[in-house]
Amino acid sequence: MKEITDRQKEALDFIEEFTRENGYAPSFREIGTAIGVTIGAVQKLLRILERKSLIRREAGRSRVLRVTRKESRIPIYAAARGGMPRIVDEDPKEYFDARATLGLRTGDRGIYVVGDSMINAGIADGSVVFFRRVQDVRDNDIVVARVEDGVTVKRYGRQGKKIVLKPENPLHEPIVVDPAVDSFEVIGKVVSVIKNYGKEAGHKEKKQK
Amino acid sequence: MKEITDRQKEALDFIEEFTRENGYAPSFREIGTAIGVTIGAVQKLLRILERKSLIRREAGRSRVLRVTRKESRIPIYAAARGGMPRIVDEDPKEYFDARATLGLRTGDRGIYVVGDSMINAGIADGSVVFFRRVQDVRDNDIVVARVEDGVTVKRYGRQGKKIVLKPENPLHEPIVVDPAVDSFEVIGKVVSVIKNYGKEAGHKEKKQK
DNA sequence: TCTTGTGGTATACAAATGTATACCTGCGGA
DNA sequence: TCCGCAGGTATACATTTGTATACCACAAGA
Repeated sequence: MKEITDRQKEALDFIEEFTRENGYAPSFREIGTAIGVTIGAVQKLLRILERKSLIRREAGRSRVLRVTRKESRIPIYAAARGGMPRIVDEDPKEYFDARATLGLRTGDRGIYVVGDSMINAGIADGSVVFFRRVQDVRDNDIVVARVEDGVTVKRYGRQGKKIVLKPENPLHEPIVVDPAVDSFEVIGKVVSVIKNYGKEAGHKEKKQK
Repeated sequence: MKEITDRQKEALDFIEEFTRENGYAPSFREIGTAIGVTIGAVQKLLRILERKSLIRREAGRSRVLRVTRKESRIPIYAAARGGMPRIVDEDPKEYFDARATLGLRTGDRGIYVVGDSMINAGIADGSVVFFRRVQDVRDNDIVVARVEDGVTVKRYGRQGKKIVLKPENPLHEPIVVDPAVDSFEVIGKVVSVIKNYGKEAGHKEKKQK
């Protein structure tokens, strides 16, 4: 009884897909046309889906169907220092929300990183770093900066009148910039980083060609 | 002329907020009530916003307004090996889409990491790692595993009949598990990682209380 | 001064959309 | 056999919602 019939799944899938593609929900008649039934049948299907709380609606309003399939959300579990119960049974601490989890705001930008110069700060080749324009840059902030015609990600520091862009990799040398002489600009301060292990693997395997 | 008036911004903000909170767009009259004007004024505002291509609509359909404010999307720029023009003027390579950029799929889960044992793999204290249940775990995959009652993130390896969970930090020792004796389970393979520098800072500054 | 664009009210209207009702079919269990 | 339930058609209806039109006020340019 907990299961879902083929028809119900058909309708649910259509609603989900339509919403994803259009940014808004389908009307009852659109659902009917899509799965090949009349509006009356759609009404009943939706009523059933709502009872099973697979969708949410609001009486009277149009195009307000929302699929509440929890499986499509990505849960994030809390970590514990010592022992920890099996994750599978645990309640998630939160659900993944990109902007919140990454601490992003409107106006932030991202850039793909090339090279391993910041590897010890968790920024690897192929990572995406997100940065934000800020008023004041402080020593030890990680910044995205332009030096002459190149853009680089480094740790920021001052040394007298000069600026030092320190890598986080013993194999690399710091870049020293004299603002009076060199063309230099801090584009933004790094807010967060993403690393995708799947993609990284793809990168490296290119070589074997 | 490129700018946006206060009223227009008011309407735009409301639409964006309403949509974010409800999952569907407001009707014209709802917008009017919210910003305190009649439907006629709303029509004009929306027409202007559409002309400025700040919103998208579809004639006749209800609740299909979508804010296309480019500023609310987060652009990601491509990296170049050598010189690179000023990012600000550059065309973005893509816009941030969490699932795509992180390589996530439905069913994936995330967990907050405690400790620095995987620091050299870019997984720091406070990071969120996303993982996926997989059929076959290979040597050198980074996995989320349960050992007895604790959950840990480590690099997976086999040594004869035993399993070695290797940290990526010279200060930590590998964990050796004998599946015949110990309670052990690979929960998933790590797909991607997020690190939020803002939050990390927050963590550490707690101490100064 | 005249024109244009923004922003506003009021009102009528048509189309889109959700809702309700009556009636039919087939299936599985009590 | 009877009943409940999923699933279906057909149709009428009320409400929501977008659209159109007329008219007003004000400020900035040409």
